[in-house]
Amino acid sequence: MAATLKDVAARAGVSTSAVSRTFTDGASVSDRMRHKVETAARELGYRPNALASSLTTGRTKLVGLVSDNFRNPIFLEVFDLFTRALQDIGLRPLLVNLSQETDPQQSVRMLTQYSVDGVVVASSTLPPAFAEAFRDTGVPVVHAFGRSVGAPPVHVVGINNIACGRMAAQTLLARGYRRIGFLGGPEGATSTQDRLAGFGAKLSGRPGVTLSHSFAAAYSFDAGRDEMLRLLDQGPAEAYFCGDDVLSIGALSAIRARGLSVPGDVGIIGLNDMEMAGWHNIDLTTIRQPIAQIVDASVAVMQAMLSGAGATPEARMFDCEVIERGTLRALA
Amino acid sequence: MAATLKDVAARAGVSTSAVSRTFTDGASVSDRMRHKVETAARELGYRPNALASSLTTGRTKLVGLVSDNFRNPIFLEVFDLFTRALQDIGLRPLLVNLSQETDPQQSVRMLTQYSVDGVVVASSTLPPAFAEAFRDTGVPVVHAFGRSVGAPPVHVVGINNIACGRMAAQTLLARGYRRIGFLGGPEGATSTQDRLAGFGAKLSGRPGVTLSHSFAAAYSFDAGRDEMLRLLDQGPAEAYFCGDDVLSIGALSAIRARGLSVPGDVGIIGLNDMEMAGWHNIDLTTIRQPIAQIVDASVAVMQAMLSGAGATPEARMFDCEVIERGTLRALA
DNA sequence: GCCTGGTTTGCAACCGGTTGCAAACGGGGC
DNA sequence: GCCCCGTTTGCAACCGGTTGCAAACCAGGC
Repeated sequence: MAATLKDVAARAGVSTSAVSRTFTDGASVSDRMRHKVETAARELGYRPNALASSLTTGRTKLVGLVSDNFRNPIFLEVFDLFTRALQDIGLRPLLVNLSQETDPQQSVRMLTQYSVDGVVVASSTLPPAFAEAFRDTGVPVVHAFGRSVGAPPVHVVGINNIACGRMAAQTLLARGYRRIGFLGGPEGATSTQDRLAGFGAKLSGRPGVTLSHSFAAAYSFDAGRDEMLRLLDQGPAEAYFCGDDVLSIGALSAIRARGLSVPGDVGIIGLNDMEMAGWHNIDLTTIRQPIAQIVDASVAVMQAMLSGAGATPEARMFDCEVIERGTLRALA
Repeated sequence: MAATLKDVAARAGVSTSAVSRTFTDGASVSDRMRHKVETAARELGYRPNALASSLTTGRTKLVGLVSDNFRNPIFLEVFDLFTRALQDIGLRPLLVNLSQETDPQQSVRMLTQYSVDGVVVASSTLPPAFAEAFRDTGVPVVHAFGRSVGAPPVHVVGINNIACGRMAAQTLLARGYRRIGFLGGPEGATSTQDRLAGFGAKLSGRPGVTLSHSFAAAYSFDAGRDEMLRLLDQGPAEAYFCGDDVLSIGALSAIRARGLSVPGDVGIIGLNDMEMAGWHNIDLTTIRQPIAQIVDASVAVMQAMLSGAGATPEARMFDCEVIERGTLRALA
C-alpha cells in the first residue's frame, strides 16, 4: 500500500495542508516545514496521487492522442515525436486508435470521462467533424496533419496540399515532362483532392501538356503497384506525381517488374520523404513534409491553449520542400 | 460545466447512491429507479467521471504502454494491435516513450502516480531490470517481445530467439550453404545474443561449415548496408543470417550496389517478416515473428492478472516460421 | 392484520488530495 | 515590552464519486 498525504502529515507531525503545499510549487511554506515534510515523505516513499489532485484542480495533464493511421510508417515517427514533445512539457498521451470499427463518438466520450486536458488529432483522413465533436465538449483540440481551410473550426497544423501539388507540377515541368499523370491515394481523402487540385491548376493551360489522373485503392504499396501495372498496360504517361511515398514505391516496383527503367522510361515523384525513400535501393525523388515542425507546432498550440491563449482557431500550414534523388530525369 | 452525480440525483429526486448504483452494473436497483435516473442523466448529458470513481475503487483502467522502439516499422503494427486489443477490453493505453534521454525510473514514478492498473513493456532491448522496477511497485507487468529465461522476474511473452537462430541455421544448411555469416544487430541486445547462440549451436561441429559473425551499429538500414559493404570488401560468406529485416534490406542494397546478385552470389535470410519484406522489389526470405499472437497473448496475460490470476510470472514463447521468398537459393 | 425474509434505498464515511479563510507566528520599529 | 504587518500554518469544506450499514419497503404465508 502506497503512502498517502495523511501518512506523511502524521509522520512529520504537521497538517495535511502543509504537506500538500510543499508539493505544489508557488505555495508559501517555511524552510523548516519543507524540510520536515520532505524527510518524512522520503522515508515513506511518498508520491502524490495525480488522479486525486486532478479531482480538485481540474487538470489531469492527460492529453488524448487520437489517430486512425497505424499503417503508414511515417506515423511511427509522428508518434515518436508527439510522445516525446508531450512528455517534455509534462503531458501524458492517452493513445486512441480510431480504427474503422470504433465509433468516434465513443472515444470522444471516453476521453471526456478521463477529463483529458486536451486532444491532439493526428490524421490526414479524419473528417473535420470529428475534431469538432471534441471542441463541442469544451476541450482544447488541435488537428495535426489536417486540411487547411479559411476559418477552421479547430486549430489545424499541417501542410498546404494545394501548394504541394503546384510544387510537384513545377518540378515535372522544369524537367521537360509533358505527358503527366497523377496517381492519387483514395479518392475520398481530402489530402488527395487538394494535391490534385494544386497539381492540375499549375499544369492547366500549358501548351502541349496533358494531365491524366487515377486513384489507388489505399495509401499502400500493393495499391500503388496494382494501379501502376494497370496504367502501364494502357500506355503510361512520362512521369507521375504519386500521392504518397508508399504508393510511389509500389509504383516503382511495378515499373521495374515490367522491365522498364526509372527515370529512363517513367519518372516518379512522391510525397512525404519517409525514411525509406532515402534508402539507396529506392532513392525516391519526393516532396518532404516537415513532420517535426508540424508536431512541434501542434504541441506548442496545445500548450498555448492550456494556458488560456489561442481561443480562436487558426490554421498553421508549413511549406514543403522537394528532395531530389534518382527517380526523375535531370533538369532540362 | 459537465453535470455531476449530484446534479442527476437532484433532478431525479433521489440520493446520489442511487445514481451511482444505476451506473455500476451488478448493483441492486429497481426498474422504476433505474428509469428515473436514466432519464435525468440523459437530459443532463451526464457522464460519470472515471477519475473520481477510480479514487474509491482503486482501478483506473489505465495501462502503461511502454516502449523504447519508435524506429522499427513493425512497432507501428505492434502499437496498432496493442491499442486495439486494450481498447477492446476497456483499457486505455497511456503511451510512454522511453527514449535514451528519459530516465526509466522517472516513468515508473509517473505511471504509479497515475495509478495505472498495469504496465505493458513492449521492447526487445530493454533490460529485465526495467520491468522489475514496475513489479516492485506492485503493478501487474507483462514484458512483450522480451527475452525468455528460466524463471522470469515478470511475465514475458515473445519468441524463442535461440530457436530462431537454429531455424535460420537449418534453413541455410538445407540449401547447401557452407561458408555462413551472422550479421547481428547491436552486440549488446539480448535478442542478438540469443539468435547468435542458437545459430552457432546448430552450425558447430558440422564438417566443412564455417561461421563468421559481426554486428551492425543499430537495427537500421544504414547500419546493415555499411556493415555489409565492409564484409563484401573483405570477402563475403555465401549466405548471411541478418538480425532483423531492416538490417537485411540494408545488406541487400549493399550487395546490389557492388554489382553482385542475390541469391546468386550471396544469400540473405532476415527476421521479423515486416510488411516491406513481402514487397516485390525486396522479396526477402525471412523468419516471421508472430506479432499478433504475441500481442494477443500479452493482453490476455494482463487481463488475467487484473482479475487476480497469474501471480507467478511465466514465459510464453511462440514459435517462428520461415517465409520463403527470393533471397536464398533453392533447396539442394 | 401480523410476521418474515429478501430487496431497495438513503445516510454518512471515505478515497487522496486542494484551498479559502482565519488564527498563530515572527521580526522590525518604537 | 508592545504593536503592527506580512508569513506560515491548520481547520474544514470540497472535488465527484463508492459502499457498508441500517432503515424502509414489499410480497407472501399464516
